[in-house]
Amino acid sequence: MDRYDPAAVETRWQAIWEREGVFDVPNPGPGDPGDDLTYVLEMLPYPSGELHMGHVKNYTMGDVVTLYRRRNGYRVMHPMGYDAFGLPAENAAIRSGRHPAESTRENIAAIRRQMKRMGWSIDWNRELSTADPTYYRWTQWIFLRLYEAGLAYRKSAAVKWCPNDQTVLANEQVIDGHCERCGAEVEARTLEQWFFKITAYADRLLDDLAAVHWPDRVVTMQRNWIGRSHGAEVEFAVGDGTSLRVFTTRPDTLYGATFFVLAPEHPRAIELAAGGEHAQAVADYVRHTAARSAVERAEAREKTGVFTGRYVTNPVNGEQIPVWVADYVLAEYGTGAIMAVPAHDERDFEFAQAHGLDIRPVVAPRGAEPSADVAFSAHSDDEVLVNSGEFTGLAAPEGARAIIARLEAEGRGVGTIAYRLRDWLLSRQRYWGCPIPVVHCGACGIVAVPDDQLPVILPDVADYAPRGRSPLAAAEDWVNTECPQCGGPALRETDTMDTFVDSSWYFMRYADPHNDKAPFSREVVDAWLPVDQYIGGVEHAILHLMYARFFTKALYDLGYLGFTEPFENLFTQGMIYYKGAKMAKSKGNVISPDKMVEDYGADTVRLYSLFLGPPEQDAEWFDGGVEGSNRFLRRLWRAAIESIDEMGPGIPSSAPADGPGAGLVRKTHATIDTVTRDIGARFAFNTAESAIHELVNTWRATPEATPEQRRFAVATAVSLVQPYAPHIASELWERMGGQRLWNAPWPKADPAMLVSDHVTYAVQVNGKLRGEFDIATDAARDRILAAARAVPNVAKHLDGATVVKEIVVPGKLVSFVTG
RNA sequence: GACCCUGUGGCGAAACUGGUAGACGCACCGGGCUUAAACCCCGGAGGCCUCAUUGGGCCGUGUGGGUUCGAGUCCCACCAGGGUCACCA
Repeated sequence: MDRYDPAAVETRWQAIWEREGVFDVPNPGPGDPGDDLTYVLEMLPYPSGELHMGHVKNYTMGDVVTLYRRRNGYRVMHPMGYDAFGLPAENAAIRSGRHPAESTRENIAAIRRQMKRMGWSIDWNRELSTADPTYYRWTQWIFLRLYEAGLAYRKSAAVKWCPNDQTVLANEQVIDGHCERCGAEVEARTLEQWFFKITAYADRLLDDLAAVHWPDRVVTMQRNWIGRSHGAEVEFAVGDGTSLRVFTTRPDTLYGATFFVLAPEHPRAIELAAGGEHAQAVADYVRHTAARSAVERAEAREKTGVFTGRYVTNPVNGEQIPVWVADYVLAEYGTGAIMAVPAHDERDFEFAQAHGLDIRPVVAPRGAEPSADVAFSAHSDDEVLVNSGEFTGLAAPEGARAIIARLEAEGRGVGTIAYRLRDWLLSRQRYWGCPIPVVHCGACGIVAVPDDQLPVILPDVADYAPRGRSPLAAAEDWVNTECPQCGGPALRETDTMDTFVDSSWYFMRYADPHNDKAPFSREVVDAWLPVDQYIGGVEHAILHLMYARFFTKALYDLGYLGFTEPFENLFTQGMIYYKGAKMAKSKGNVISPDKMVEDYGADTVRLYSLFLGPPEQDAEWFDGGVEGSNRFLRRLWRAAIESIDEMGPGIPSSAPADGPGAGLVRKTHATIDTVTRDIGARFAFNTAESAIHELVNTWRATPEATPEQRRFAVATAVSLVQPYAPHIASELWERMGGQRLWNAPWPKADPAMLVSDHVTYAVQVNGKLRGEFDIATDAARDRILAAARAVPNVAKHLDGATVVKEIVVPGKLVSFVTG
C-alpha cells in the first residue's frame, strides 16, 4: 500500500483535466434547447496581489456547487477573470514603484497559477481581464450606448477631494470623512463630472428586488440605499411672487409647521436675506458651513442656524412662518428646503428648542392630549389630526391624503416620491482605468468616438501618479486628436471610468468572451444568463450589485438582453479573520494559500476552508484545524487502499443491508441523503463534510461488515467528497475500478434504507428526561405508551402519581405529565 | 442614535419545521504500536453531587422574565461583541 502523496496525486489529475479539457463547457449550438445549462459565478478578484484565504473559501464554495451540479447532469458555466483596472491595482503599483500594466500582468499570472494549483474547475477558455483592450473596447461601446440613450451625461458636481493625494476619491475610499490611504480630511470640490443616470431606474431597482433570491440583509441594504419615500412637494409663497418648495413625508403635519429651513447651499439662501439686517449673518453662516466637512456638520452637538429676516406663507392656513438657514438640512435631498414641524420631528424639535421657536402639536394619539414636550412622530391609524382646521379629527394617514388632495386642487403642492439614490459618478482623474471614449471639440462640443475607432487605448505614460488632474492629460500626443465630426482639432477626455463600470457587465462577457463584433451575442447571453448562483463578499452588497443590476436593466431596455436581473441567487460569504483581525494584507496577517498547499495539498486546503464554520458567517482561521482535514483525507486514503486489498475493483451502488454490516449500509445511504441536502439545498458545506467524516468513522468501527458492504461505504465517501477534494477522490475512484469520477452520476440514497424497523424513543416525565427505549417503527400508540411506562426509571417517577396527559411524538419521544 | 448579525464545553462548531444539547473537528488526558519519536490505532471527557456496581440526581446554550407537557430554537426586556446606515425631512 502506498502512502497518500497529495502533490503527486494533484499534479497527475490536474494534467489529466487539462489534457482532456474537462473544465471546458462550450456554448450551446443551434437547435440545442439548453435546458441543462446553469451558471455558477464567484465575484472576480482584483489582481492587486496574490490570492488569500478569503478567495480560497469563495472559489472553493463555487467549485463545490459547480462540481455537484455537473454530477447532477447540468452543463455548468464556471468562468474566471480579473477586475484589473482601478485603484487597488494602481495603488499596488504605486507602492511597488512599478507600472500598473506590468504589476497587474504579473499579479494575474500569479493568481492564475494559484487557481490552477487549487484545482478549481474553471473554464479557462473564458478567462478575461477588464484591463485588456479586447474587453474594455466593449466597456466603451456600452458607455456610448448609454450616452446615446441619455443615461450617461456630464455635469458640474461636488466631489470628494483629498488635498494630500491631490485627487478625487471614490465614495468608498472615504472613511468617516477621511482619505483611506493618507488619512487626510476630505474636502468637497466642484468639478465637471460624468454620471450614469441610475436614478431613472430607482423604482425598478427597488421593486425587482422582490423577484431575486438574495439574503434579506442585502435586499434591505439596497432598499435603504435607494431610499424611496412617499410624500408631497409643497409650495410656500415668499411674498415677492416667487415661492419655495419643500419635500415632506408628513403632509399630515402641515398645520404644525412653525418655521421653514433652507440648506446653506440652497440657491436662494443668500439672496433671500440680501438687503436686510440679517444679510451679513446669513452670508457668514453659509461661508462657515461650506468650510466644515459633512462629518463635522453631522457630529455637531447643537443644531446651528440663522434667521434670514424673511417669512413664507403656509399654503393651508395662510400663516407667515420665519425662514431660517441651517446646516442640518441637506442640499442634495428633496428640494434642499424643509418645512419644520418641531412637534413631530426630532431634528426640528431640537432646532426649535435651541432657537426658541414655536412647537405646535397637530397629531395626537386618538383620545389623548397632544404634547409639545417631545417630538411625537407616530402616524398610524391610531393617531388623529388636531388643530388642523377642516382636517381635524382625521386619522393621520387619511389626513395626509386629504391635505395632498387639497394642495393639488389649489395648485400649491403635489403628491410625490423622493429617493436617496443619487446618480452614479463614474469619472475618475486617475490613470489606471478605462478611458472615456469621447472628445471635446471647440466647435462641436462633446463628441462620441465612433464605434469603429474603439477601443480608445489607454496610453502608456511614465508618470501615472495622481496629481489632481488625470495623468492622461500629460500624454499630449494622445490627448490632441481630431474631431470625428468636423475634423477640426479636439482634445480627448482624460478622465477614466470608475472600476465598478468594468465589473458591471463582465458576467455577460463570459458567455461570449471572444466576440469581436459585439460585447456578446444576445442569443448566447440569453442562453446562459441570468447567473443562477452568484457568490461573493457582502462588502459588495450595495455598490457592485446595484450597478450590475442597473447595467442589466439599461441593456435590456436597449434590446441587447432578454432578462432584467443579472443574479438570480446570491450567496454572501463571511470574511476570514486571523488572530482577531480581518485577514488582510494591510494588517499583515495574511496566510498564503501557497504555503498551506505545499504542506498539505490543495484538497486539504479546500476541505478545511469550508469546514471552518457556516459559510455565510465570518470565521477565524485556526492553523491547527487544517491538520484535521488532512488527517481525514489520509484516513480515507487508507480506507480505500484497504478495501481494494479486501475485494479488488468494483463500485456497487448499494449493498445488502443484512448481517453485522447492516448499520454501515444504512449509514451510507443516510450520508448520501444528508450530503445531498446540505450541498444542494442548504449551502451547509461544513455539516456535509462532517457527515462524510461520520461515514468514514462508522466504516472504521465496522470491520465485521462484508467487503462489499465496506466497499459501498468507502466508494460512497470518495464519491461524496469529490466536490471538495476532487484530486484524491478521482485517484481513489480510479483505483477502485471506477472511471472519471467527475462524470459519474451523483449517488442516490435508497429511501427504503433511510428508515429503520426500530426506533429509539426518549421518555420525559414532567418535561424531564427519564429514560429511553427501543421499539418497532410501526408500533401503535398504546404499545409505545406501555413500553414507555415499562422503562424502570420512568416507572419510578410515575409511581404514585396520576398521569393527566400523554404526548407521543412519532419516532422521537413520549412525554408524561402528572397531576 | 436607528437597523441588522452574533453570543452554546478549553477552542471552531452541530442541533433543518419547539422534541434525548454539544454531532464533526481542534486541543487535551489515558492506553497500544515503536529502541525512541513522528505517523497510526483503541478509549475518555459540559459542570457538580451520589452509588460497591449497573446506575441515579441536580445544574447547564450571554442575563432576567414569559408562553409551552417540553425552549439553544418562539415572545418581551436587557447586557456584550461585530457590522451597516448615520440629520434623507
